[in-house]
Amino acid sequence: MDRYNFKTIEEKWQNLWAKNKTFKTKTDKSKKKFYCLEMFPYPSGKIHMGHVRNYTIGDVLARFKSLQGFNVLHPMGWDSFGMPAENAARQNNLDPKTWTEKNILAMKSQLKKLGLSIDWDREISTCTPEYYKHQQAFFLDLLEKKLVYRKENYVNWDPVDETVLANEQVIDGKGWRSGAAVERKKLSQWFFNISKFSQDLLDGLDNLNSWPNKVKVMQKNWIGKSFGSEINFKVEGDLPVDNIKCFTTRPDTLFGFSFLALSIDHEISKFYSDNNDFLKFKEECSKTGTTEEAIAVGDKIGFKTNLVATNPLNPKHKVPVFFANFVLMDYGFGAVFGCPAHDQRDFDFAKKYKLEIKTVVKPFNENDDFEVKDEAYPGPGILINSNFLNGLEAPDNSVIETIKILEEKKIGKKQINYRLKDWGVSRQRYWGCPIPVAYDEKGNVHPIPKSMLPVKLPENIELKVKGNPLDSQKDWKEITIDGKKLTRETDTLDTFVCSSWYFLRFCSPYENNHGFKEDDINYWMPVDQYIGGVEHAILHLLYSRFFMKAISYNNKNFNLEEPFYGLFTQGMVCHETYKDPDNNWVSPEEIETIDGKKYLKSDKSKMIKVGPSESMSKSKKNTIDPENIILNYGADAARLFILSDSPPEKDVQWSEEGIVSSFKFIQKLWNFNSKILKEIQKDHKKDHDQEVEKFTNKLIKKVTENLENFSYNKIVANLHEMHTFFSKQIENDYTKKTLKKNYKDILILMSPVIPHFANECLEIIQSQNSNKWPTFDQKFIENESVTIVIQINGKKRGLLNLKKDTDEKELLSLVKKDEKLNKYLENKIIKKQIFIKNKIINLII
RNA sequence: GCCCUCGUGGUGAAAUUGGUAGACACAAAGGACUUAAAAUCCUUGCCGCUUGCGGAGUGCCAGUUCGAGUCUGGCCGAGGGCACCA
Repeated sequence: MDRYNFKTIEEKWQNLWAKNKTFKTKTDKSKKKFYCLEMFPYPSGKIHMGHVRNYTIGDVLARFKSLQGFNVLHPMGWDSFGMPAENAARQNNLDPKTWTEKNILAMKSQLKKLGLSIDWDREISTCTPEYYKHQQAFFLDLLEKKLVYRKENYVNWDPVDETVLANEQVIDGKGWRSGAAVERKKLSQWFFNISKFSQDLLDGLDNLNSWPNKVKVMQKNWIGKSFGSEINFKVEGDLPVDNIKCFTTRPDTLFGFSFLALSIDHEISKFYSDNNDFLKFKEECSKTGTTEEAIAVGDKIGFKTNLVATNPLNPKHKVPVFFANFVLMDYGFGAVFGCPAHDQRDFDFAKKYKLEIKTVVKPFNENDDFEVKDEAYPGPGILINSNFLNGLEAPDNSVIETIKILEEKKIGKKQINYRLKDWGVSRQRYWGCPIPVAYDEKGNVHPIPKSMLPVKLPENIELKVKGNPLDSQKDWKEITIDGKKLTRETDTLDTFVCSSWYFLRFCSPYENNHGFKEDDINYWMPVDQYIGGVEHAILHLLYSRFFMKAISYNNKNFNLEEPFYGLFTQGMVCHETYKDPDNNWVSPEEIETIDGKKYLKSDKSKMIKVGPSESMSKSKKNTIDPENIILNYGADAARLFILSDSPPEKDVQWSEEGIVSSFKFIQKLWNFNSKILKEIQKDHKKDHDQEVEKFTNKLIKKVTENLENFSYNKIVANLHEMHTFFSKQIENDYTKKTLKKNYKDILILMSPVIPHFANECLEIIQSQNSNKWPTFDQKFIENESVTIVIQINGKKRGLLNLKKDTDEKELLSLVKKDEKLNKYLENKIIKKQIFIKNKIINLII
């Protein structure tokens, strides 16, 4: 038996696919399309197991759909702008462009070794001017549509690196790189008006039936729609202010009103700008306000003003006005109406400042004298102590009724609020897409004319300066448009902008004048199946959905509602963690197993502690390098193993034993292939064709269904079953023709998962051309005999193998003839019998 | 605190519309082949007794049903998301 030489065979097929451009896609409107896309990678320089899993899942689908006759678009590109390039460049004295290009080459060759069916002619890279010039054009379009604007906003400012940090880059109130305490700073920033589409983005979720529910729920919560009312409170006091607006979801609890709380950034705060006590209070607020958790568990603190607010439903009722640390400026109107009895946060605040706590809702099962004591009651019930609102059912009914009254009295009106905030896209960094605008001396914005695009990034720049390197590029910054001397915007776009439309670019990657051709978009979009990690559930997926709506906005030529028809989020790749006796993390390569126990290779006296299996990460040293795996076991074995055992949406445990077993299985299949080849040479007279036809047709049905449902782990099991079945049956006699036909179908079933192996075998049996996904024949699926479960009092007591459609009477007589079964029935009266044809009989005695 | 998802052998997991629980694989133990090892193949899997069979059994407690891993209610546990959103 010869060894399966995966090295030569995999290389042979990869070269052939490249030479023949097997996976090149054309826009062919006569064919049904299938757009299969995996989230494109950041070119870090090396692929990791997460990539292997992501791209294997996508490749299985792309190959399957292609064999089914679809015109498949399966492209790949690079999300190549971003900070790591800038950081690496600083460390290695290499410019980000060179570093990135080098990484792309390295990763591309690694991906190719996986044998992916990708149309590499459509490769794109977001850091090239050919890509980002279109992005700049989109920016200008959105500017014209007023979907982009500039505003002052608070940002996380790192005073050492002189740059803005994203929220996730602030760890415990400190910059992740510099370690400096992050400051709140007001800066002029560019914003995409994503909140304009809040309702559309929310409504669109209802139609995304092929998205995981989890992701839809996350987006729904993120958009955070709430229904309530805006109320205008009259205020009196020593300031030139006579009313304050609030948003509330519970106007029905107005009779429980006991204070008004304002954000420290509320416009009224301007009257306190020279009040030392207020400034002190403000500082205290910012201290607790660094981490989210500290905010949540932190004390509620307030600063009392001399203002008094009037209850609009009861003008005699006046309450104090506070500034409070828990009120956010960018939600509602930066002012909250406090009803302590029915909101825990208001309750805490009222306790601390000894404010009135008046109960106005009682639970359904309580009496009218119900009183809130130790904690607020936010639940449903009946309104009490509320004058003309008494007796209303809260909250649904009472809120609507109260709003009606407020609207009649012109005190307030119905209002819907969203938590979704506009998307700040300015980044004070070099390695990103330049924002195509300039400013005059007065700071007025001048868009760069489209004819002057792209605004290219300057090369050979000094990165070791503090802050944004573009700021110090005088030559680049100065520009003359229509004779006017202007200064360029030095901020670049958030890299999430690049990934918000790359799937459109893949449809027309060679189009020079526009980001895409409408013709191509209308054919290819939406992406039929998008595959990637769940960590992008909100940001990337929401931004992309927004981008489609933004470019479709006021556009007559096309209207794309949603970019991704189907979404699949795969689980992570995990591995056991190891520590040496000194509690240092140890990588799997440094370990040797002796008699089932693990020791350090370099010092065999040191035993290794095995920790739980966790998602692969460099910090825990539990990563496995895909390159080594492919080198030692081959791409097919790697693909097979990463799909085995765990369903693709769940985490998978990587193990040495697992990859070895996949590797061995391919060898078994190779041996099996040799056996079949011998059998095909003979032409037998005896005929077991029916059995093999039946098995194959059932296999086709199962594998096809499992592919449609992303049950890829079950396909691997199906292949094992196939091997076991044929190993037992091969000595039987089949006609040459049947065996060959069925074997060919089986090889096609294997080919999405282990394409190199399957194509090699198909070639050997001279059948690599015109391969189509096999279909099954119903007549082989149905059995003429069935196994019937015999239950007595609901307990399984035996099985009978009978002719299909045996009726109840005959079955019962057979049960009685069966010695084992009948012993349960002797001297008993059958009280009741339940019979389901071809399935079960349950006898109650 | 709120929202979502999930609890099945030593492990990863299978189980159409409620109808044979544990397919397939990993690990372990025992066996076969072999001078031996590797490789390969077979058996076992929780409790009880003798092969064979019987019993319990899908996180826990109830319920619906002839029949529940699957449906309903309550509880416990794990993972993920959000977090002063008024």
